Amino acid sequence: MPRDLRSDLLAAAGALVERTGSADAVSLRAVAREAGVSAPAVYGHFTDLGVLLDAVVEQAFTALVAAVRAATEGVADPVERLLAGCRAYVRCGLSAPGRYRAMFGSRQVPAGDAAFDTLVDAVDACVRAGRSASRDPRADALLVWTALHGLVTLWAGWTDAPGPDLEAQVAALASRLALVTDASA
Amino acid sequence: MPRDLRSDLLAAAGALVERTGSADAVSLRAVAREAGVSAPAVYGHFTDLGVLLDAVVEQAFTALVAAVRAATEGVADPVERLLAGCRAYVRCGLSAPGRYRAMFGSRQVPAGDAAFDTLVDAVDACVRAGRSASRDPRADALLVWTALHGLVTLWAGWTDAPGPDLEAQVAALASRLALVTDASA
DNA sequence: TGTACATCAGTGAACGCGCGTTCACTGATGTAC
DNA sequence: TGTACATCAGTGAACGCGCGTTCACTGATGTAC
Repeated sequence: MPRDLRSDLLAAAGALVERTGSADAVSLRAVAREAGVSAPAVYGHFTDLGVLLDAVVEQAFTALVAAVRAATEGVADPVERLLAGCRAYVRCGLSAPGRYRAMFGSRQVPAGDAAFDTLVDAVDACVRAGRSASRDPRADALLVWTALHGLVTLWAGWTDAPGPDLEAQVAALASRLALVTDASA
Repeated sequence: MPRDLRSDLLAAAGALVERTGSADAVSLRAVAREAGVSAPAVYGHFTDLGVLLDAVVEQAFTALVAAVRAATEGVADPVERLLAGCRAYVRCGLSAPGRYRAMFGSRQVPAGDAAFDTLVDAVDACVRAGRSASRDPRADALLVWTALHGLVTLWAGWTDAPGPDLEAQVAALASRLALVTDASA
């Protein structure tokens, strides 16, 4: 089976981005070295270091969206569904903090709008089920996303872990900002 | 009046950090160039590029704390005081997005605990005044800070402005997460 | 089946560049007599 | 007041390094006859 150098380069670049914590600090030569290949070989698959890094970021977004989708599908209760999605988002972000930081650092965000719409829908579903007092699901979804983003970035670069109450924090942020009713948080 | 090269270097490094958006992407030679001085001259005032950048970050934290303090002192109403502090935090962060990003990127945070305690006190004051339903001011202050951090970082690297409703977003985040009672947000 | 050849992914050497850091230096400032 | 000298902040040249990118190349793979 022939090696798929393109995939290897993507994987190598992803590992370096994660290790470095920033897409801009990754060099083309380092990626080639990580993949066990000479530097010029990269040009056969990517016109540019920038294109390679864009591909890494795009791949990371795809993985994030997939993680959230996997966590929410099959959950009937709208509030539970919203919380499950939020939990998956945070867990995915913190599982690879460097990658997450690279996703939202300086480079443009691909297809962010479509992903955000699913969050708006999740909040809207709670409203329709009488479980949220939100009068503007889009605005409140934005607040939820903002807070989750803060949660991930704040602990993405820290040595001390966020503590065992991470799930509780996610639940509190999401339910309060989405104006979930009857929430104990 | 003799030039204070140390201050000039700090200012130059600060400008470059802001322009670059990351402390790690700033080179010693670039700082020296910006300050109109030869590269080795830096060593007369800082043992290291790292020490210089640490000083820049520390200076930025001092400025942030001062901005919040200036915005809150003299505000009697505890809820107004809390919101004023949050607004000042966000405004200060967004006024220099690159600097803010550098403050919380990879480098350690100096004196963060003391600054955080004032936020805890602000929430606690609302509780004592019967204006917050918080049963754990420290935990809820952490949620507020998390959300504000998310707000700043999310829009710190964006071209499209957060819109005219930024103040409303700050108010909604802070009042909901701090469980402020009688809040319209 | 065997041979000549085209294709093409990856190599190794080389380029010019900016980097951090060192070193001996210069030239202005301040002090001692 | 005038001169000799010490101090010391900043300079310019130089080093070795990793970088992105180019170029002619090599050697394996697949095709044509």
